[in-house]
Amino acid sequence: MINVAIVDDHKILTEGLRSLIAESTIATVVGVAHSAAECRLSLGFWKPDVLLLDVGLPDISGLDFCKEIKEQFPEISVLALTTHNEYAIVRQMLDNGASGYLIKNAMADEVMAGIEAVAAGETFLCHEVDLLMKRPAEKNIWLSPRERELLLLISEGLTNTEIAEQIFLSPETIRGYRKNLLLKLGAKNTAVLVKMAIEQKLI
Amino acid sequence: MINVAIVDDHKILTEGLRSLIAESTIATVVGVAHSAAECRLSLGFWKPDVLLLDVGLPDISGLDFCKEIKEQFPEISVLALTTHNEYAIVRQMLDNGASGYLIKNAMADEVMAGIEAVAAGETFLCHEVDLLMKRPAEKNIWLSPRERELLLLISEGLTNTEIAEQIFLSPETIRGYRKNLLLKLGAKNTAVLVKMAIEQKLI
DNA sequence: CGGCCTTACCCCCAAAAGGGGGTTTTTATT
DNA sequence: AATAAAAACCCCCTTTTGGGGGTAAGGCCG
Repeated sequence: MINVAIVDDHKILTEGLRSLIAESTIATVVGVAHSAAECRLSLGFWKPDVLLLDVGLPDISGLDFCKEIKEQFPEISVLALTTHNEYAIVRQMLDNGASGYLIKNAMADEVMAGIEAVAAGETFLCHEVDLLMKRPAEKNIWLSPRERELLLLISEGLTNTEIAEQIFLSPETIRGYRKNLLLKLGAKNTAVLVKMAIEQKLI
Repeated sequence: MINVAIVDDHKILTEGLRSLIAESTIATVVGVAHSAAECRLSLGFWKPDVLLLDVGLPDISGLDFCKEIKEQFPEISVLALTTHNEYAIVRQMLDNGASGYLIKNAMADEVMAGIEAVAAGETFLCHEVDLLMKRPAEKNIWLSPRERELLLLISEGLTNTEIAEQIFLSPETIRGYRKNLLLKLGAKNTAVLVKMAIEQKLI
């Protein structure tokens, strides 16, 4: 029997999952939390094999929480269960130690297949996410940490000069990064750049 | 017995709702659809009293779909059930004829209370949304249709001149709108304007 | 019928962004 | 040790934006 814990703030969804897993013969729910804080308190006690983790938690980012869990409990397999099917989110989640990724509109049988696979130490991506990760590279934009930092500052409305002062670089360097970001994302100007950054969850 | 239909692409969530309602004594589920298209085919046949409607449908916006339903079946009470708790979305949903608004992290008992209230012809807002709607006016920004149109074009990266050509106005007029949008949203520049527009779901 | 909001228009000028072309150094990864 | 990528820097010039001022017609509502 696979021990499963769930962290998601959508109470209706956790109830749905709970009964779905309860009806199966391969897994059992050992705990449910509705926030990262609540989960931290009980995780050591629950000792799950698999943790179903939502990215959009109310208190901290699921990305950071996944990292935290894998550091403290490397033996737990994290299976992300979210509404996002953006490349940047999936990639960061896997980089942070997640073993699998399901999107919430997946079928019930994909959830069970995912639980079984990650419990056995395999990596599991649901169909839609699998397709996403295999897309041609030019559609799956990936930025360096510095580029993401700059993108964030730009989206906060700082000018090149202000950014330069804040991170102790030359304004000309910032211009260079900005031009490169426009090029990489194929954006016409800052308005589109910010829109794409948010849509693709790059910031 | 209240007849309830559900439209939501998150299959796990619809299953959770189905069992939640099935366990109650006041309502029964007469149908479930996972897209607007699927719902259109069956709605006349199901004849529900209450329709639980997700805003984030895969095919069309739940906002438009709500309007469509209320035009064709004004006797059905629409209860929005979504992840968004942005003023602009709630307001448009209610303007389009919805009788109530629940966010997905609401408790199970709020869902049942909502179904009961809207079936009785009342308006129902879950606790969090109720607080949101009662906030001071300056926090709940509302734009005229023209302003929203301009905001959309700006976020698509069009310059003042390009917008002027597209909607047959003087570039100076566009400048005026742009300045006013910056003022209304309290944005420093276009980057922040676009970010706020997306975050507050104004476009 | 007098506000008030929306829509639409205009000028001046400074600041910022964008298009084009480059160079160098450090840091991974093979 | 070779190479690739990231990070940092520079100049010229044009277009676009933003800050500051305005004006005025038409609709809505109490």
